Amino acid sequence: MNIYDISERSGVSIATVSRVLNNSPHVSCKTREKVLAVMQECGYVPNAFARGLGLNTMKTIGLLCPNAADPYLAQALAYLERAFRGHGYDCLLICTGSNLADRMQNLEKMKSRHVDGMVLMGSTFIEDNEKDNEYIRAAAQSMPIVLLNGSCQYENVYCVLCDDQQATMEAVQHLVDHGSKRILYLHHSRNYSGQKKLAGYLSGLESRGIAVDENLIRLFSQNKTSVAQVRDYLLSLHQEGLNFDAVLTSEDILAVGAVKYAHALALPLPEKLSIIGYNNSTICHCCDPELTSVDNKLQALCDQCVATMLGVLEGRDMPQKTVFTGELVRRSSTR
Amino acid sequence: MNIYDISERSGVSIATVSRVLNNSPHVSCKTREKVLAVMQECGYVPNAFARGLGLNTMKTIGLLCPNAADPYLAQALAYLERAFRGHGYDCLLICTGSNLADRMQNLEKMKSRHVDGMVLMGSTFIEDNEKDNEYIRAAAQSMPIVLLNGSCQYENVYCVLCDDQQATMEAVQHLVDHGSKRILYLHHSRNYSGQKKLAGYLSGLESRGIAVDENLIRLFSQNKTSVAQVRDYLLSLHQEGLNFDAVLTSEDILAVGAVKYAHALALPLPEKLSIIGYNNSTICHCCDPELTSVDNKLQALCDQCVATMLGVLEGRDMPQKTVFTGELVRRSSTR
DNA sequence: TTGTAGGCGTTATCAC
DNA sequence: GTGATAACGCCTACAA
Repeated sequence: MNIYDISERSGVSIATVSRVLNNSPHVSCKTREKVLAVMQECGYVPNAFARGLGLNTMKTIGLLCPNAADPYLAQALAYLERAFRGHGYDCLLICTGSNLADRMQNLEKMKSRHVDGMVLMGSTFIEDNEKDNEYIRAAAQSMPIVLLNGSCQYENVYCVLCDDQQATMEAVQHLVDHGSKRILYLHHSRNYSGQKKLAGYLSGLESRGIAVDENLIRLFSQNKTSVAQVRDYLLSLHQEGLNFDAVLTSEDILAVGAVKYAHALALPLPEKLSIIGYNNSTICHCCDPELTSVDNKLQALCDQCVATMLGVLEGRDMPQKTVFTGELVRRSSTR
Repeated sequence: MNIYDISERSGVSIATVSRVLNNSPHVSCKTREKVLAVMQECGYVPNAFARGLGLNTMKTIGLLCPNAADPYLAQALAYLERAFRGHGYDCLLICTGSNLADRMQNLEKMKSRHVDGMVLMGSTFIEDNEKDNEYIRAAAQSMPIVLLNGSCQYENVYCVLCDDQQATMEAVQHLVDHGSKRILYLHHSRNYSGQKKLAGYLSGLESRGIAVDENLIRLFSQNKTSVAQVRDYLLSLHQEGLNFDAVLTSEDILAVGAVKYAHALALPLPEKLSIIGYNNSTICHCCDPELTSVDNKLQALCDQCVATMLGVLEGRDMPQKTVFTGELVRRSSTR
């Protein structure tokens, strides 16, 4: 069933059928009604591929997500998809995994699918090494790219992010101002966002006149994400004699591990140990006590991603970088 | 840059270029190399829409997900996308929301995008009322549909699911066999899967000769998902004088609420209260004590969804229904 | 092994 | 207001 069939059965040309299809005003009421009736009757649906070929777009946005199973990214996925669809764009999803080669390959795949634009989700997309991001610059030559929680300075690449440094700094200050002196910083990665958070940790300490103890900065393997592993790691630090009265983490799940650590040692929370996570995800409510965490405004970020993308696609001038401010959400894991 | 440009620059016809593109064996080594070189040089990528129009497929599967932010569905999303992509299919994602009208509309949208097949994710897709599922039967006339965790008997609809009744029954038996006498069953919905779980609860009690107390079966509003709300709800039941020594829930998050409830009353777990969740999701590790939960084999289910879909698309005969068996994963929230 | 030509189902540009 | 007709870029008989 195609446009020719409809044209035949309703006694008009395919041009007129097409006009009806596209709500062109240059169709008489009578013809329009007749054509619509025939369409209804036949259950006609225009062929999306042909339309795509003609218009050179299928109104599709590519979402590149390192890991859809991660609760934070999953939430972002939901926000993005909803907003895009609300504006007439469907979303093609590719879970890229976390290594560079896969990401490059998958981005290429998106390009070949001829989507209208891409969103690269999460700070892990931007590598430390400038050269490793070149492929993004290259891809941006054929379509706009929006980075969620990442930053770079390429033509046709737009960045939407939260000021992680500021937010982390405030978390540190909050801890210090409530009596913590030795804050363990536990983090996962050294990517862009990871660097910013670390910088925030350092500037937070500095702002309160506390000297940095390198022993309190701990990089935890990215592959080890289980809560039990984090707990055991902290226990091992404790056994080595490392001393700390607060734990600040770059992700909520790490903070949950810290809670488990405290339970294992029967340390009363938050009296003997304050804990702050990052992302303000739902797991903050799952542990006991509930986690104080940094809310990095995911929904606002996602909405802005969509707004920026739509603006670019409509040819409007859009800001190359949009920065939101995080906010510490206080719960019972801190004093 | 299209096939004509390449044909011109490499001094062959478009047919030959097309052959090279599709790895046809009927091309001399020399021509192939030359054409490939030109393609490389020009950074040529075939137009996906034109190809789609010609082949009548863009190798795309539609994923309809009620809520991508739900950890369980997010994990399913990740499994499905990965497996489909591994077999050459990309995934179009639509988050349908939980009400019927939206689901119908979104399924229609998928149809109009002309995907090769659809996966309907999660038990909420199948309504109690047979009539409300008719739209699925209708959609299946134009493309194969696979149901993840749902069941129905329509032509061209394939079901992959876990035997929730059996698994729930075993959970109940486990509780009874370890001393529980009054098991509160807390659930979220009355959909297909919900009914099965409830049936499992009932048959579990029956198998151990325990009479059903309707007061112990509690439907908790679907809109209220926060842990605190569940806790407060249980506290209110407690205040009303309802007596129970175990809580079995249809979802892990509800079980976390039960843990909070116990904490609020300072009930020792699992001595005074046993708790079992459902889905064996990551939040089982987040609370204290860690949750015993029913593992419903999500990865196996997803892999089977993909295998079934691929089989159907390749024209092979595929089972209309595939059922896996769940398994109780014991942790410290039960004796 | 290679080339020619028609078809896929739209949209868009002309005339009328 | 309506109708021919040419793109859009690829695939694929069929012919050479």
